[in-house]
Amino acid sequence: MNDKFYELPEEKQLRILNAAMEVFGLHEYKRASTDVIAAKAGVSKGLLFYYFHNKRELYLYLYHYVADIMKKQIVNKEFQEITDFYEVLEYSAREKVRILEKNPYLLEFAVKTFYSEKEDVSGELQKITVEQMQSVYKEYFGHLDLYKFKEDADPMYIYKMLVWMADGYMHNLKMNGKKVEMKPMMQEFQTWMKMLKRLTYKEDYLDEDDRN
Amino acid sequence: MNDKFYELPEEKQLRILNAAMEVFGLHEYKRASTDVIAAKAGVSKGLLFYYFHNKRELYLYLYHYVADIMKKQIVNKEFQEITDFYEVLEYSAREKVRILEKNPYLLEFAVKTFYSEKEDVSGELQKITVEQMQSVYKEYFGHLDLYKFKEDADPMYIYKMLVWMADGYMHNLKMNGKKVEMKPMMQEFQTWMKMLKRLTYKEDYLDEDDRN
DNA sequence: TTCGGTTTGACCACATCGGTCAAGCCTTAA
DNA sequence: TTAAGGCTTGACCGATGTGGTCAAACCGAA
Repeated sequence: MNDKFYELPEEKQLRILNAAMEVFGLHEYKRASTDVIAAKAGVSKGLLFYYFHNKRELYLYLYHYVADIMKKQIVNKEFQEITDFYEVLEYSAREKVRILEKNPYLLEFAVKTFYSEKEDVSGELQKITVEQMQSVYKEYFGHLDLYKFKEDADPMYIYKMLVWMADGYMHNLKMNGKKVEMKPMMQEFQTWMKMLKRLTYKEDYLDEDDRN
Repeated sequence: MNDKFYELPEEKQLRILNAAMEVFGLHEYKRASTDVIAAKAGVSKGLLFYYFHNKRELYLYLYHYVADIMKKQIVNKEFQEITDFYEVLEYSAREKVRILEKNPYLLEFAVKTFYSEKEDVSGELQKITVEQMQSVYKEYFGHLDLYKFKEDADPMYIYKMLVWMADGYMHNLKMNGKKVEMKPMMQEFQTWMKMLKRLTYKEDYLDEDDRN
C-alpha cells in the first residue's frame, strides 16, 4: 500500500476504513464492490486505488487494522491485573462491546472474515487467525486464579461455553434484524456468568450476592 | 415449477436438490450460480430450467423442502408424548443432528437463508420464518411439565440459551474447518443440559444421577 | 503564476450469469 | 422399422457488474 495514506487527516482515513469494513462485512469478498466502498467513503475510486493498489491489499490492511484494535483493547495493563476468571471475562466482554459500539461494522467484518471462504485471501488469513486465537487463550488463562474452580469444572470449557452463547446470541439478534447493543447484551452476559460462577466455583469463593 | 419434477426417479431429484442446497449454502443468493448447480447435479442447465422455471423458484422450492423435512422430523407422535422439558430438548436435538448427517448441506443452506440479505426473495421468506419460529415455540412449550422449574427459572430463557450455545458451537466448528458430527456435538449438548437441569429444576424433580 | 502532489470519474476489457432454444436423444407404440 | 413426442443438451445471448487505468482537473504552497 501507499504510505501516503497515513498522512491523510484521520477523519478521512476512518471514512475509508469504515466504508470498507461495512461493504466487506455485508458481502463476501468477491461481491464487495470497490465502487461502493469509494462511494460510501465519499471518495473517488481512483483515490482508493491510489492508496491501496488493489482490492486484496485493502482487504488485508483492513484485517490487520481490525485485529490490532481488538488486541490492543483487550490485552492491556488493567486486564493483566485482574486475576479472577469471571472478572476477566466481564471486563473483556465490556471492552469488546465498547469497541463494537464505536465501529459499527467491525462485527460484520469479523464474522465474514472468519466464516466466508475468503477465496483469494485464504492462505494468509488462516494462519493469522489460528495464531491469534492461541495467543488470546494464553493471555486469558496465564495469570488466573484457577484454584477457585471445583475439581470437575474445566475453565477452558466454561470459557468456550460463554463464547458460544455470546456468538449465538448475536446471531439471534441479527436474525431478527436488531442491532447489537451494549446494555441488553451485557445484561444477558452477566446473567449467564453469575449462573456459571455459582455452579463452578467452590463454595468458599462465592460471595454473598453470588448465591441468589 | 414443473410438476414433472416429481416424476423423476427420486435419486435424480435428490441429486438436483442436494446440489442446489450445497451451492446456495456456500454462496449468497446472487452468486449462487445455476451453472454450478447443474454441473454438481450432473445435469444440463437446460434441464434445471425445464423443471424450475427460474432461479427464484428453485430457491423457494428448496426452502419449503428443507423446512418440511425439519418440521416433520421434530413434530411427530413420539415428540408429543414427552412431557419433560429436558427430555424433549434432547430428543429433538438428536433428531436434528440425524437429519444433518443425512443432508450434509442442509445446515449451510439454513444458515445462509436466515442470515443473508436474501435480496430478491426477501419478503416472502421473512414471513415464513417468523411464523415457523412461533409455531415451533408453541409446539415446544405447549404440553410440558413446567412446574418442575424453580420459580426464578424461565424455561423459555433456558431454551434460548441452549439454542445460542448450539449455534455458537457449530460456528466454532466451521471456523476450524471441521464438519458437524453427531457424537461429539450430542456429548457437548448433554453436558450443558445436565448442568442446566441441576441448576433450574426444583430439588424434588432431580434424579440421582442428575446430581453429580 | 507555476509546479507537484492529490483527486477525479469516464472508460475498458473481461468475466459471470440467468435464461432461451434449436437440435439431438431415447422410449414408446403402432 | 418408423414416427411421434417428451426429455435433455449445451452453445449462445444480452445484460450487468467488476477491478483497475489514466489523462485531465484541481488545489495549496512557494
